[in-house]
Amino acid sequence: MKQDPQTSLGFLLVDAARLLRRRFEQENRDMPMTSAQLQIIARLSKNEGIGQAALASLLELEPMTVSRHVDRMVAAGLVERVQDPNDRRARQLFTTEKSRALLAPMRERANTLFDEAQVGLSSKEREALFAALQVVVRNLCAADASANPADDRPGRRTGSAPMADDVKQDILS
Amino acid sequence: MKQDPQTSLGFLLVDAARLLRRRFEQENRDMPMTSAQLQIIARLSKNEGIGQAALASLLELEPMTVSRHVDRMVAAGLVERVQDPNDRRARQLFTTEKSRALLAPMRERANTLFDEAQVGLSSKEREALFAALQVVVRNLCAADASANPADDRPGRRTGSAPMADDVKQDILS
DNA sequence: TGCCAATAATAACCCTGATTATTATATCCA
DNA sequence: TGGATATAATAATCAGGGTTATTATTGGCA
Repeated sequence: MKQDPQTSLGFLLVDAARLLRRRFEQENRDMPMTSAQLQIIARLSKNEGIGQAALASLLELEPMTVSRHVDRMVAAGLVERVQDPNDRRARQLFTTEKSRALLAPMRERANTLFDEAQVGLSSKEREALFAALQVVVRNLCAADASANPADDRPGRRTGSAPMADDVKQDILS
Repeated sequence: MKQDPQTSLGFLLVDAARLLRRRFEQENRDMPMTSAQLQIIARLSKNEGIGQAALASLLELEPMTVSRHVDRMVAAGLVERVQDPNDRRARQLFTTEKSRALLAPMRERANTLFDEAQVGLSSKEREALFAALQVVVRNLCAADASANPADDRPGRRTGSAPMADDVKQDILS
């Protein structure tokens, strides 16, 4: 039905992402977790106790967006919000038993879908697609930080806190 | 800041699309047209007089989504809605002088941004990215229609009308 | 010490997109 | 000819994402 396929990379990319997300949500209506929530839990599970602002910067989301997500996810029993003992402004986030249990099966389904989306592409082509998208994301993140990527002073970045090196270590991998 | 880059194609794709869109909207706040509206006008300009349902199926969007868009765009003077003389349920859509005038400059800016997003990729890599995304979109569209792509009876498809061949001709290219 | 700038979270509001349900027509066919 | 069926558009409602502005705190520094 797409008689006149997109000739522009940008719109093609946006369309692909939307279609993928739509399919995911359609196929997982029985699951008590959306794709966005899955992504958040996946990140959080590797960074238990992190604050919302830091989580936002990991996900390249606005802090407000994360705040709303956490609201809903707390209500759904997927996340726990605990007062940070060292900072009365901040809350620490933790996954719950429920969300941890959902992580593996949801990832499974997601990967199956991602695979279906790539039917017809060779492994070489898939790797190329993956690598190219990583470049795109890196370009857009860099540009987001400042005009000159080298000039990446912390305060300039949207909602991101200057992060201590040991914290960075926790986050890596 | 993305210390732990996405290892999953799907989330990488969704992230790339979101970042791209965000940058676009940020850089075009002075323009009286959003990226979604640009895409709609681009399609409509090649299919003047089309109905909302048909436009929705061209864009792979739900009819309701298009309906709301048209509401806002009519209010913004970007689209005209005319009663279809042959079908009292339907309205025909037309671009306006205003939206036609915006099409070229907006496309220009969009292409510039898309180009920036691809910095670091060779032309060969860009072509591969483009081709791979087209495959992904095709896979997801086919799967959306029905389990078996061959079994694509019209009534099964979300909101899409069975379309006369001459109309298809108009839409192509 | 005491004030001012940076930060964490969030409220209010807008756009995009989807799902479900309605209403008004149009069609098809018995 | 009529009635079942399909289609066009849209109202209501929900999730995802963003921007701007507020409120508490924290922290640095004069």
